Amino acid sequence: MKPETLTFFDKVYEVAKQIPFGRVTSYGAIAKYLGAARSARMVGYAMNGSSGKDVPAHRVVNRNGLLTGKQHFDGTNLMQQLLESEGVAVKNNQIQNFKTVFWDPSEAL
DNA sequence: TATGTGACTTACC
DNA sequence: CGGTAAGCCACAT
Repeated sequence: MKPETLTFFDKVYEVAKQIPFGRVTSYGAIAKYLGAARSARMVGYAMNGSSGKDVPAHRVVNRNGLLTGKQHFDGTNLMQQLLESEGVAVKNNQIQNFKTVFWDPSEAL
């Protein structure tokens, strides 16, 4: 693992790991914090490779608080259940009170 | 080596 | 106010 291999991709993991319990954030927020506001897709793609890591991918959703990535989890409702387990209300793939549980890395970090 | 794809977001008709 | 296009960049084929 050479330092040159560290990319935007890896930085996403570092930020995602710092998401507090019971909070969520958006792909764009992470991307923006990393200085690549237009690379939100990469954040999502990074989550795709978060399997086996300590990255709480279920705490990362799209800008609308919609669980767009739930289909990448094993079950169909696994992502939602994980969030509800942390006290985050989710209904129909949509996080309730999203604005309330939203965690902005730009403010926290 | 080249082409296609994607867990998004913003900007423009 | 809505749909479409473009941009981002790493990874898979």
